Amino acid sequence: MRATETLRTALAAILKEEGLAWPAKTAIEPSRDPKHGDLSTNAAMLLAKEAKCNPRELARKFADRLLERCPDVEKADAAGPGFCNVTFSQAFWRRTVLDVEAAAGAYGSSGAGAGRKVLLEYVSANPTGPLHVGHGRGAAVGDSLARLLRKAGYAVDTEYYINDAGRQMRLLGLSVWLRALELAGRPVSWPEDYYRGEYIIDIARAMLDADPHLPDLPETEGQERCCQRAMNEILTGIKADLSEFRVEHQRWFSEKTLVESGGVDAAFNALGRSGYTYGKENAFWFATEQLGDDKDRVLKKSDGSLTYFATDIAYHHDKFERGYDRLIDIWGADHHGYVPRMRAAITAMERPRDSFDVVLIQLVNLLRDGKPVSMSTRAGTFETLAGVLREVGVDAARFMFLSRKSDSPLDFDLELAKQRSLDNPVYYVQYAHARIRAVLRRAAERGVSLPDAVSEEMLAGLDTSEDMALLRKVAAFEDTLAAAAQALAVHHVSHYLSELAGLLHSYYAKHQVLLAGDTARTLARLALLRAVAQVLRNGLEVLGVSAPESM
RNA sequence: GCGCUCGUAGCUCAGUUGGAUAGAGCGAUAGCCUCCUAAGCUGUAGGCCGCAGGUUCGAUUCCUGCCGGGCGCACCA
Repeated sequence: MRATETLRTALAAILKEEGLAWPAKTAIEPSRDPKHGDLSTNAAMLLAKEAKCNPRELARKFADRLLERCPDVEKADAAGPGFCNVTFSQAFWRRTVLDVEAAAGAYGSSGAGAGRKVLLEYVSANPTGPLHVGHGRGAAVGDSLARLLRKAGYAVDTEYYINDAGRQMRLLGLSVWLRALELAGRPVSWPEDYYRGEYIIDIARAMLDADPHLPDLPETEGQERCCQRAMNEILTGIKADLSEFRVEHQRWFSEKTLVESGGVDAAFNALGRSGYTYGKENAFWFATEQLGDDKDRVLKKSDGSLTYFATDIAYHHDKFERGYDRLIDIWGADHHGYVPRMRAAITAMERPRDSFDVVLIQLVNLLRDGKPVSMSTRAGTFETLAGVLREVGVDAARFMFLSRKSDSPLDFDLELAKQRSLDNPVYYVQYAHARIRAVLRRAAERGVSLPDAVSEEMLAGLDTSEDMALLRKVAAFEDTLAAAAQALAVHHVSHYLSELAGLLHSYYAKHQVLLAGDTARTLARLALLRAVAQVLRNGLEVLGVSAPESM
């Protein structure tokens, strides 16, 4: 935010003149209470000891200096235990509109990420069945996080890891194969573990229709063929669901391909080089315990096959080899026990601790009219993502998923999400945008024309406390995005948008724009609203939610 | 049993990485359209921030210990 920068620069100069060092814990942040001005800093409290004077006095001194030095600072004083509160002039805040116009779609972007190369991996559901709502939440969070990090100046690539090599795939093949045998009227004995969804039967039936001799194949070949077909079909469905949900993965990364190209050996070598692997009881182990895990883990089992952990390590090793500085994984919260293990692997690969982050996604409780909807995969009665999207729409679903901290459980009420009412926050925000666009359209109809580029003089009519509240909120957008990116927490953006929409609706109720009875004021307010609409649109874009022209 | 995580208004949740008198929505309740979109706005009520210690100028936030909920503890993925 311009205000933060202005204050930071000025304060730094003052500290230098006073011969004081800039304390690392210095905070410059918007005041919670408007009475405390626009921004406040705790610098005086941190420096009181060093400067040998009481914090109140020091804050007073800083305040006086700021007033002398910055023409944009209208008021500055000491308050409370030693805060220095600063209020900027109205003219300063009005210029925010010009900033928005100049940056347009890029408003809110920052260089916080400094171009760091990030690989964001998300969803990565096994291709053994359609995506359900839980995957949907991970998809929404992952996709929006990618958008957010890009805004914050990171170079982000996105990836979906396909577990197409392990036991789950064999089980999928077996499940379809057995269904096919059953459909062909052959005797079938069902194992304890297999996939029971309707879609398995559909695939088996389609295969049987295409080739009635399928059941005559030798077991191994039949199962292999079933597996291939089922995986392709399911993966196609997953891609279609994600695309419908406006979720994009730039690369689909195959576990099988990784294993076949020797990625596992490369990773094992890397771990071995740092001395963390050993053989015991016919198996190949990774000494994760000394790296913070509960116990050591097996990489290659005594029967010679690889564990899931082994190929996953190889995958992460490969990501680093491809030149990414930072890996972010989005996992279901039920995998949180897996984090220390993976962290151990990162350490053993001699990568810095902050080069790997996991964002955990908690359970989604799907409700209908307050009553839980069963989501058991085994029983085959789960609610698919596609079904939910059909029912509530992409915008409502995305906003719902993104409105809460991702690692706390989410109640998703289908009826509520479907409602076009104030209970449904997505419409509250979208309505704010649509309202502004309606006013701008109406203005054009009336022949009130706002130039594409407005001047500072034109904004002079913005002088009420509601004008200032909106301007300050708009100005805080960049900081909000940067903080959200830093915390890997997209929900901050949703909250910001709800707040901005709230201010807009209040403003709209209190101040007339076209009927202001004063052309200069009308134009100034139109310019302000247009800037607000731009920010709403930019924010909604981060969430992957549309910004409608009318509702 | 061990580990992770959460505990904030009647309900669902925020809380800007330790700041000043703890916020929002819903619900309850009292109001607001001759006026640019009422899918909106305004007011009121509602709190031992799970409990007890500690760290310091200052704790809902950090540390420790309890209490209570969720999850995880495989040569599964």
